[in-house]
Amino acid sequence: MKENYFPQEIEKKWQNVWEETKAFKTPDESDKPKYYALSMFPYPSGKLHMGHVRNYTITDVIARFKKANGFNVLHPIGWDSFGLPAENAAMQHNADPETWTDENIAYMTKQLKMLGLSYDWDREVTTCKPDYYKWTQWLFLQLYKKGLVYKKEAAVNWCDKCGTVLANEQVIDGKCWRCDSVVEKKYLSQWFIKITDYADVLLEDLDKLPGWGENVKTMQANWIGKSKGAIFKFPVIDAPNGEKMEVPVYTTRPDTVFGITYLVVAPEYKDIEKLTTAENQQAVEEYRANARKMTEIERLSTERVKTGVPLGTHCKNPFNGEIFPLWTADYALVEYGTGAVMAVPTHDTRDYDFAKKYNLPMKVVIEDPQNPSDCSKEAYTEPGVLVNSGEFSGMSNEKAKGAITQWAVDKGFGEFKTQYRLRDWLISRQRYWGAPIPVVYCDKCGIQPVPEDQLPVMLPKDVDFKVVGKSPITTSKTFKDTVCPVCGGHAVRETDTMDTFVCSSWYYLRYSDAKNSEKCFDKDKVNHWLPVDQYVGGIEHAILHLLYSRFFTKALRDCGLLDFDEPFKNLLTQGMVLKDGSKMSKSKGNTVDPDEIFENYGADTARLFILSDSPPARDFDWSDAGVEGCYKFLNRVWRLISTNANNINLNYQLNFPLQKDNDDLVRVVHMSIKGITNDISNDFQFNTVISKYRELTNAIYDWQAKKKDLSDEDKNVLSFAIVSLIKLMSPVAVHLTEEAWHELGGEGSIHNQPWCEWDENLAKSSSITLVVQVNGKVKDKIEVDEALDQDALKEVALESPKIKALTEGKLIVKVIVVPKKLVNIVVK
RNA sequence: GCUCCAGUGGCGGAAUCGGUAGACGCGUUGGACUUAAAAUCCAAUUGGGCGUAUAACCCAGUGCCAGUUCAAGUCUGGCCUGGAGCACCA
Repeated sequence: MKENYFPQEIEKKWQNVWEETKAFKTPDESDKPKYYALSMFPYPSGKLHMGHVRNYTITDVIARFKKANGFNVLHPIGWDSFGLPAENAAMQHNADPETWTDENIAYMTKQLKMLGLSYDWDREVTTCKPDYYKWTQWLFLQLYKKGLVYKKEAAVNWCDKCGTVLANEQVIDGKCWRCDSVVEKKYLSQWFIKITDYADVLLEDLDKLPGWGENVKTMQANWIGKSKGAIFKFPVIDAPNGEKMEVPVYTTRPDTVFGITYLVVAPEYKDIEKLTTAENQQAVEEYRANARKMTEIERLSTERVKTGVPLGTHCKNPFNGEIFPLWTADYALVEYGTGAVMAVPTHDTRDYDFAKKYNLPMKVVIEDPQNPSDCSKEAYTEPGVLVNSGEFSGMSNEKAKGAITQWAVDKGFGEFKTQYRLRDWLISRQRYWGAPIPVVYCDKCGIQPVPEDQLPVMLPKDVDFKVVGKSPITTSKTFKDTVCPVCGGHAVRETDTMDTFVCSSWYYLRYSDAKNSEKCFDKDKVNHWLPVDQYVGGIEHAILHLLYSRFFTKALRDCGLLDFDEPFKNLLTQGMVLKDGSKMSKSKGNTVDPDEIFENYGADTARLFILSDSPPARDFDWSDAGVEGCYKFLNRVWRLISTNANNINLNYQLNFPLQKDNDDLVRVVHMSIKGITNDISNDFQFNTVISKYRELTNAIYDWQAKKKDLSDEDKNVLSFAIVSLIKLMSPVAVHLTEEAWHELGGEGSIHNQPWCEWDENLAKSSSITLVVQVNGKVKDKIEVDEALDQDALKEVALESPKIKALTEGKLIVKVIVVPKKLVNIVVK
C-alpha cells in the first residue's frame, strides 16, 4: 500500500471499475426489502454547482447506508431537460437546443461520475427525449379524458420583448428574469390542469406525511388556502335596466352581516356594466380601464392605498332590510370567491381603510363585553358578542357564524361554502423547447386529442430560433398542418408546449421502469418501487414541484395507473450552499467550481466536507479552510491504514477478556458504530457522523501511541478498529475505503459489505462518572462502579470530601439520585 | 399583516428522556521536529475574578423577561432579533 494518499489516481481507477462492472445496477427482483432513494433531478444547465454536489452526496450516502443494511436500493438519476435556457442559448448562438442540452448532459454526467455517485445508469431518464415525452403527452391525454385538462381564456404573465408568456416563477419582482422588462397581464387562451379538483385531498393528505418537514407542509397548506364561510345573495333594488338582479358574495364572517354598509365588486366583475347607472358609467369605465392597464409592479407599488368608484346602484340587506350602495374597487379580486365582497368596515381592516377614505358609514355589530372597542380608530377583528344584530344580538360571534348562515339557508338566499386559494395550473407555454401539447384544431370538429398511436408528437427541426415576438415552433413549415383524426379533414396542430413542471411531475415514476417502450411504466413495478422512501432536494420546490407531483400521483391513481396516494414518503429539504455568508452566484463572483475541488483534493474530500459542517437541512457555508481540513483528515486516515497495513488482518478474532487499554479501544469502536448508525438513522445527521469518524480515528492513534510492540491480541484489536473505521466511512469516502479494502486483501467491493454491528454492552464505557450536584450545581465528579445501587450512590456522593465541606453545618433537605448518572443534594 | 423556521465561544456546530453546556472541526496562540519551509505531532483556547509559574478554586454564562422543577440550551407563557414563504384570498 502506498504511503501517501493520491486521490486523483485511486478515484479514477475505481470509477472505471464501477462503471465497467455496473456495480450499482439495481435488480427489480430481489429477496431483500426495497428502498428508493431519490435526489431531485437536475436541469442540465452546463456544469454542476455546489448545491448539486450537496444534494447528490446526501442521497448517495443514504443509498449506500441502506444498501449495506440489507436493502435492495433504487438510486436513479435523470435530466429535467426541457426549458427556457436551452432555447435562449439557441437564440443567442443559433445552436439547436437539443445539441446544447446533449452537450451539457454529457459534461454533467462526467462530473456526476467523478463524484463517485452510486447511480443505476441503466435507468437514466431525459425528459426532452421522445422516448420520455411521448409518455408525458400520453399522460396529458389520460388527464384530458378524465376531464382534468381544459382550455380557457386567462390573464397570464406576458413579456412583450421575448414575445412569450412566462411562468410565475420566471417573473422576478414583476420583471422578466431574462430581459428585465416589465411583465404585463395579457388575456390569452391557455391550457389548464384542474388541480383545484384535488385541493381538499391535497390538503388533507398532508397529515399522511409525518416524514415531511412542518415548514413544507404549512407552505403547501397556505398555498391551498382552505377557508370556510358562506355565500349570501344580495338583491339589487335599482338595476338601471329594471332587471331583477342579485349579487352573491363569499364571506368568512357571516357573523358580521348586520354591519354591512356597502358592497364591492371587482373591476373585472362580469355583471358590472349592468350594475352601473348611466351617470356613473363614465367614471366606472375609466376606473376599469385603469385597473386593466396596471402591471404587477404598479399594483405592488400602490402599497395598498385602496381606490374605487361607486356604481350608483344599491342592494338590500335581507337580514335587516337596510339599503347600501355598490362600489367597484380593485381590492376585490375577480378570481377569488364570487368576485364580490360584502363590506363591514368596523370588523375588517381593508373595509375600514376604504370606508375611511370615502367617508362611508360604519356600524359596530361585535363587541367584547369586558372591553368595548372604539371602532372609530381601527377595525375590531377579535372575537366578541353580537350587538345591533336583531335576534342574534347577545350571541357569541363564533356561534353566530353558523346560526346566521343557517338562517339564510332556510330563507333561500345563502349557503355554506368552502373556498380555496389554489388556482388551476396553467401548463401551456408559447415556447419551442418543451413537450408539444398533443391536440389538433379541426376546422369542422374543433379541438381533438391526438390519437395515442400517433404519439409522440415530435418537435419539428425546421424552425427559426431567431424569430422575435412568437414561438420558434410556429415558424416550422412541416409542423402545423395536419389531418383531423375524426373527419380526416384539414386540422392545425397546437403549437404551445407544456410547462416543464409537467415533465418533472412524473419522472420519479418512470425510474421504476425507465426503458419501457410499450407503457409509461408497468403497474406492478411502479407499485413495487414507489413511494419514494427518501426524497432529497431544495426547499425552493416546497410548493411547485412537490405539489404538482402529489397531484399527479393522485390523478394517475384515479386513472388506474398506480395504487398509492402519495409519491414521497419522506422528504429532506437541504439548505443552501453559501460562500462568505451569501448565496453562491456568478454575479457575486463567489462560486466554487466542483471541478477544481475534484482536481485539487478529490471527490472524497468534497463529499466529506459538504456533509461535515452543518446538518443537511441548514444552510452550509463553504470555506476553503474547511476543505483543506477535510483533506488533511483523509490523509490522516490513509496514513493510519497504510502504516499499519502489515498488522491488519481482515479475519481478526477478538479474544476476551481484553486488557484494559485494548478493552477501551474496543469500546470506542462499538460506541462509534452505534453512534454513527443512529446519527444516520435519525434525520441523517451527517455532521455528527463525521465528528465520530474523527473521534474514532483519534482514539486509534492515541491507543497506538501507547504501544511499543504489538502483541497478537493488539493486532486483532487494531484490525477490528481499522476495518470498522473503513466500513463506517465507506458511504462517504467511497474511493479511499474501496482502495484500502483491496490493499488489505478484501474480496469484492467494500460497497457490498454488510454494515458493522455493535454490542450494546460494549457500546459504553466500563466505568461511569457520577455527577454530584449541590442545589443543582455541579460540585464533584466521581468514578464509580456501574453496579452500585441508588443508596450506594447516595453514600458515595455524601462521602466525597468536597461535598462534605460544602454541606457541613447545613441541613440536607433532599437527595435526588438518578441511577448511573447523578446525585443532587438539596441543602438549606 | 399572516404562517413557518432559527437564535449556544472568534466561526461552523454538538448536547436521545429536563440531569457534566461548548463534542468534533475551523481559526488563533504557544511549543516540538527542520538549516529553513511544507507536512506532521503536542498543548492551550466561553468570559471574568487573575497582564506572573504551577496547581486549584470561585462567579457569570445557551437572544430578553417571567414561570414550572431538586435540576432548564431543552418544558410553559410573554417579548426581541434574523431568515424564509404568502401577501388586498373577503
